[in-house]
Amino acid sequence: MKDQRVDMAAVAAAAGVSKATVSRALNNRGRISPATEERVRLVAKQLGYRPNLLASSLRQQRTGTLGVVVSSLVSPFFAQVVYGMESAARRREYSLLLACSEGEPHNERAQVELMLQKGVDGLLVFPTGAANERFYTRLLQENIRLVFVDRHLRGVEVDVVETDNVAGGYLAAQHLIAHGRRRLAFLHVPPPERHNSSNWDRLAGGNRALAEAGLPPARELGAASEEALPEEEFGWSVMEEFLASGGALDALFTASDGLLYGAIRVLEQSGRSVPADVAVIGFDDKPVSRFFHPALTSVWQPMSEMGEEAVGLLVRRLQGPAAAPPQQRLLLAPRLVVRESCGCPPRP
Amino acid sequence: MKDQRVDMAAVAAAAGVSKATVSRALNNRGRISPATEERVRLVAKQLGYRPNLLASSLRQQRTGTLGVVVSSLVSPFFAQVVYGMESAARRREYSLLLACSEGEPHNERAQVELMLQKGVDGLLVFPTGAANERFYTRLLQENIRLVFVDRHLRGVEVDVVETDNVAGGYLAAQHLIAHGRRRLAFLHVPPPERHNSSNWDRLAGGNRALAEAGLPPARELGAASEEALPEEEFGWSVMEEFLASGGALDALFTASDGLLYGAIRVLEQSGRSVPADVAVIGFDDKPVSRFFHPALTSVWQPMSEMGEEAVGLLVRRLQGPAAAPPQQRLLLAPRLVVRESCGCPPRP
DNA sequence: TGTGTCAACGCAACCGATTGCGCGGCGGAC
DNA sequence: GTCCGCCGCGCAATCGGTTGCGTTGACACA
Repeated sequence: MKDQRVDMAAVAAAAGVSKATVSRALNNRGRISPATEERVRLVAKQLGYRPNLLASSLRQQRTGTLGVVVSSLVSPFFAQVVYGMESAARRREYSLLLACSEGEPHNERAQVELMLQKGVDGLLVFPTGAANERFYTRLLQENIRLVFVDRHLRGVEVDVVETDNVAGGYLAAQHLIAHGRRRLAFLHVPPPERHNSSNWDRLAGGNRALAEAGLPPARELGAASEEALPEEEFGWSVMEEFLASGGALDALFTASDGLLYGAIRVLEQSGRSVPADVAVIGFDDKPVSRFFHPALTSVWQPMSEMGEEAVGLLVRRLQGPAAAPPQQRLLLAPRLVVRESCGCPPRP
Repeated sequence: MKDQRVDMAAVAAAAGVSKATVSRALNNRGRISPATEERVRLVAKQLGYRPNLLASSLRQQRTGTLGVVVSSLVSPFFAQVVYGMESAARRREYSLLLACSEGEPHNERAQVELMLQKGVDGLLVFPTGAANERFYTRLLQENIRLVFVDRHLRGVEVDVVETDNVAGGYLAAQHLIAHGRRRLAFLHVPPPERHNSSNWDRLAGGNRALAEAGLPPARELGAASEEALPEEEFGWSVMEEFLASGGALDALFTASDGLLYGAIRVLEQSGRSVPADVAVIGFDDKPVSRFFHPALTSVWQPMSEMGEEAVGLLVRRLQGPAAAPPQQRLLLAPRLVVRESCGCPPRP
């Protein structure tokens, strides 16, 4: 009968002041006498007052929460980027609402819509496929703060933070060509990630290097399979099928390290040596790649930085006025990490 | 001047009804004539009405959001568990608020507190170290819904979902002993994860197997190092130091696969063969372990299931009355996946 | 025509904070 | 001693839905 929940009114009553004063004291807004402020603070602590940020957010039209919609969580890549987002957001006093679209455009839209209803201040999205262009342009017209991460959507003029994937693919292919390889193949990632721009940009970068060297474009592996396997097994099964059908190649690059773990084992089992017979280069430079056998040469990309930059860009948009420069595109530089799998001599 | 934001009042006005009717029509609560309902729905859609769930939550004292506090995001283990949580939560129409404690008890408390202020309906926590017992018991007294994941805290009587880590460690050691190994070592995970119950339970399980076989307890490796390295490099550096100091062993098990990727390479570089000279068994059975060389024998644990079960348990608590059976403990069964690194003959 | 019932809907309080405006009182300047 | 100004604080509206309760009207039945 006495104390129900301790809300601001309870604190006000106990401290002998009004709710307004409590609010000002706890947020040190407005002018308050130091004595009153201290008393209110003390009373609040004694009563175990826990401010209700729902009410606060409702009034202030600001939740201090950012929405994140990823297309997958199983791949360490996403975990790393989200890690960067989380630490950057926490540093700036923002929380993260996380959802996964499973690569389904429909889920993606539903989650974005739900987050908007829950009042997120802005959105970080790994956009999937190419079915939501109109949806996103409509959101932008509504002046909703939005940043794409890791890939872009043609025709949607929204801020993007991504690795320079074309440059990454170019680096890989160029290096293989420098090793004298001529018959390059590109191993596609499994669906639904396959449909993202990052995958195709990496292929395009590789083909550009091939073209500049006067070579034919890369043979594409796994582009037809719609089996949604884990990367490692996808790489295994695609390569197995390719070899069984009499396919030939002397170099391989790909859009993810994970695929190579499986693919390399199949190549070895077929009697081919890596890198002697087939030189391979991965993408992401996962932590284990350094210790894999053979040690993987891979195109490293700044994953946690990508997350941090995305949050930074979004927060800048939130602070700035509604009308800002139309579109920002942040291209992060990849880097070729050379080890053994490309045919370079092992280092001490 | 005309249309500001489209709120419920705007829809009500446009449809010629009251706000109450709009609310009832959109949530099909209460009795509404089908004609009115359809009209309201239509008007709402035409106006692009987006319900404000902040207001709704404030009134209903329910947000449909669960808080998740992990101790790390870089390890794929956490990503997998969170993946399970996310899909289970989404299936039940819950969202996830995600934060990372970085293994710092102080951060962990701050994030939990913040989430409570933001009105989460319940919390899923990977508790760190052992500094927050009183904090959590106080929360439980406040009748806050809370579930621990992946590890427990002594003295805190809260629901837990974790792998049977003792059984897991037991399985690993027992298998190595069956291979005739006698001098087992246990490779600790790097801090801050080292301080969690999961790590110590696995060691304890292994030692139990050793004791039953009349053997001395496992030699502990890396227990002293407070360097917060990535797992792979931690395993490398600890093993390097151990060998340099003239350490001897004929079998190794650990609380994580990641450590072995580095440790195995050091063993090989020192001239020891794995598994001939040193048999090793990991924990987690990460996807790449199957393709590592040698193919890793590892104790698999149901990671995404752990996340799903945790959400299921929490949601059941939310639906049930406040007073429920005092504490639930869900122990998930691990499984030994036998490959080459333990010394078993390679399979076709 | 009078009365009772029930479906359909409106009114207004409520969730818990924030904040513009205004008021009383005290100090300093003249 | 009077007036002006500012400090410290309270009042009440507000954010946008939800919901208990009351009202209206249609219809059935006596």
